[in-house]
Amino acid sequence: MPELPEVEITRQKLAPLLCGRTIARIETTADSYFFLTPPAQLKRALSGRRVEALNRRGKYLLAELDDGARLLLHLGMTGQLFADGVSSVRLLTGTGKGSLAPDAQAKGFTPDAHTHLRLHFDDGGPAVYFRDARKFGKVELLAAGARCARLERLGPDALETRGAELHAAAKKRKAPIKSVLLDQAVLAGVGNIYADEALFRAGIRPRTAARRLSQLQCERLVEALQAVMLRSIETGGSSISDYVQPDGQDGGYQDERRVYAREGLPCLQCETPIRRIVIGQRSSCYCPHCQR
DNA sequence: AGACTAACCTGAAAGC
DNA sequence: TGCTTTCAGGTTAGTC
Repeated sequence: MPELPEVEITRQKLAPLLCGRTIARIETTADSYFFLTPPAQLKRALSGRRVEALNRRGKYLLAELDDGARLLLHLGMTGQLFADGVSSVRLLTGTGKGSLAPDAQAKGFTPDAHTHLRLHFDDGGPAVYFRDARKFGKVELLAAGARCARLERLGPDALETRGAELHAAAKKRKAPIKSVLLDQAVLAGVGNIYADEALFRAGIRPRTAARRLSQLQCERLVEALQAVMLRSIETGGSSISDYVQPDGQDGGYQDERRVYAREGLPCLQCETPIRRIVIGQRSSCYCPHCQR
């Protein structure tokens, strides 16, 4: 599932395909809860608009338009942004049970019934598509100067925050640290996988009450989180995307991931079987020996 | 305010 | 083989 690193990679790859181009027309699927702005309104507002920039906040992408409006995009769990004839990072869920979807490379990146938004440009060049099988993604048009509660709710971007900031928020929470990490109002951009990986690297059990963490632990946790995310961006987001090379070789994911979806497999540090528990309706994988 | 839960959605995988 | 059930998860809304 796309978390901060995957969204950032998507931004980097998509920006050159969007910026400076003028939208001629769009196509959408039928109105649904995927569209925070109804398709009819999107059609009116987007045609003729030039995209000036593509920015990211947490897991949100924001296409800045030449009239000051902004197109807010969220990939949800299975969202994919891609362009005609341009290979991009594929984002798909892992199974959460120790393996990634086996035929992950077989599908996607072909416009189909799940392609809810299609942007066509006046230069006749490659169209840009937003596909999302599960429709957990979101599209919203923000008028110039309009406020957006979803964005205003977000805490500091996970890559920009400091341990002290996390500690300040954690002190007030008796919920498990895992849940606090996933709270986008505390840190924007963290999802299940990087939360688990960061907790492992910081040696903290996911169920630990957030308020019991020391400032030093919070600093280590933020350091671990940022290291994991930066490394993921560096390796092409391989730790989430099901990126598989044409010869079937895996991307960097397996080398980077230490606990997520490794239930029952030996810890890479101590060989203790990785344990999986459920916290707040989400699976959490950790090493009972390395994380105390 | 924080904690907790259900709901949204669909494909893959597991179970029978 | 094929049908049924389970599961994954980001976010929000609603309840306590």
